Amino acid sequence: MNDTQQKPLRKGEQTRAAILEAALSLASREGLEGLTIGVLAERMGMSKSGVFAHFGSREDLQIGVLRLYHQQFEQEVFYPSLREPRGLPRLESLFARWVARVSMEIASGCIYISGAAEYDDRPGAIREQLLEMVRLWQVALNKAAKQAIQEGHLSPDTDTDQLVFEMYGLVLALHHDARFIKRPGSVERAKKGFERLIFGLQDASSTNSVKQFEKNH
Amino acid sequence: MNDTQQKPLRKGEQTRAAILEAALSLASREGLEGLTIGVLAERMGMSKSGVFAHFGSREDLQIGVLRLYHQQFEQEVFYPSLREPRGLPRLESLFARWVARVSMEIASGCIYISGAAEYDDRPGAIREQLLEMVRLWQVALNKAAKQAIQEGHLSPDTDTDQLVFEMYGLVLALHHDARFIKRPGSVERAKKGFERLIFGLQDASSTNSVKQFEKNH
DNA sequence: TGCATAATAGGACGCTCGTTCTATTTTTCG
DNA sequence: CGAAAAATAGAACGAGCGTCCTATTATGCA
Repeated sequence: MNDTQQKPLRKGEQTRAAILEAALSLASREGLEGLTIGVLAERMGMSKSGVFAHFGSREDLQIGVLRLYHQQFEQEVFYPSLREPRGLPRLESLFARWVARVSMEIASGCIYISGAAEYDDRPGAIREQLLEMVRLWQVALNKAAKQAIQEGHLSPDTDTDQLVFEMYGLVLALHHDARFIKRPGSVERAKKGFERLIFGLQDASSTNSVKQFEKNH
Repeated sequence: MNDTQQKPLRKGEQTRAAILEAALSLASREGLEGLTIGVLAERMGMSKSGVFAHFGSREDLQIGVLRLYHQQFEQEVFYPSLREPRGLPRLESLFARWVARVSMEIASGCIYISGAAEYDDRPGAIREQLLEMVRLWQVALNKAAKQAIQEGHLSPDTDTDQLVFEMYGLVLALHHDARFIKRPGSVERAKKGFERLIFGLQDASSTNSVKQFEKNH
């Protein structure tokens, strides 16, 4: 998985990396589907064919961008949270770092989220790649939630799929309100929503009350 | 606002309406930005210029589609809920009909949601139009929530902006999981999330407990 | 240093796009 | 019916797209 070169980076590898970085910045703003080789070449001060030669096709370029984004996401959000203790602290850290990243991306955009909208009906390698990454992230959140149950931080009958669903919803709402509507205070709302969410799952009596409410309704 | 023709519909108006319907169906799948006059003409069995002549530009066509969608949304979600009694019943009806519409749209797609991703960084008339519609919808939800407070159905210190934020998040998560990931059970999760959300705001002691949790944290 | 190889530029291709212009058909109405 | 007006078709445009081909330049290594 980690195929770092043993040879020193040749010139081509360097520019390829630089192109990918510029492409990521571009795709964050315009979407993966809005990423165009002409504009990318212009921004790089290169010719179209010069840029193109580093990738077999536009699709390969897009997948390269996707992989780079995934790598950054892991580095900034996932791995640092693994240093937190298992259970609720780690889950909270995952969410906090996720929110921090998305709120930093308000000016540009989260490719996981914009990509989900772009490729929900567009089959192909890009969709597969993106889908795998999002699934991986949701599985990671789910695992952390299950560990929080094991550690006794969350109620044993917690529905972790439901928890992940709602966490994702909070981040999607943050992305929506902050980036599309450009409404301030969205970050605080996402955090507040998460606190309320977790609180309801910590207290067993509260969970039972919810069940009772559902039954009566 | 309601400029219904007094004259009987001429031929042009009929085909224009038919084109808009086909365009809406197309834009639901491919996105407003993916809507193309050539494909639309092909689906209509018309020439490109024949289709084009009904709209001054592609942008006008897109705005027409947007308006048609808005009209349908009002008709299916908003107006029927107004027949429910003020307060929680109406708020619940708004959410239920909203979820029902989005889950029916899983095969096609919600233009409010996909549009938000497409036009979060693309200034222009389409973004303005879309933004106004989404704002209108959020204001309607907010108003219903405030009425629920007045009616004593929700705790008086309920943060309605927060409530609408989380409701929107649940629907966004539904759209994301059902349409992109294609995971079953998303509709149930959205409904369950809403019930839990409302339950927490009905019981005053629960609200206080949340505050205490936040303070200790 | 010199040579093989990699990296890049430049141009051309076929395609699709929105749009325009003109001609033709169809509808509307006195 | 017949003329004016509206609706539609057909072809062409310029621009931008991804991609390919060929030359030229830069790099890396013996």
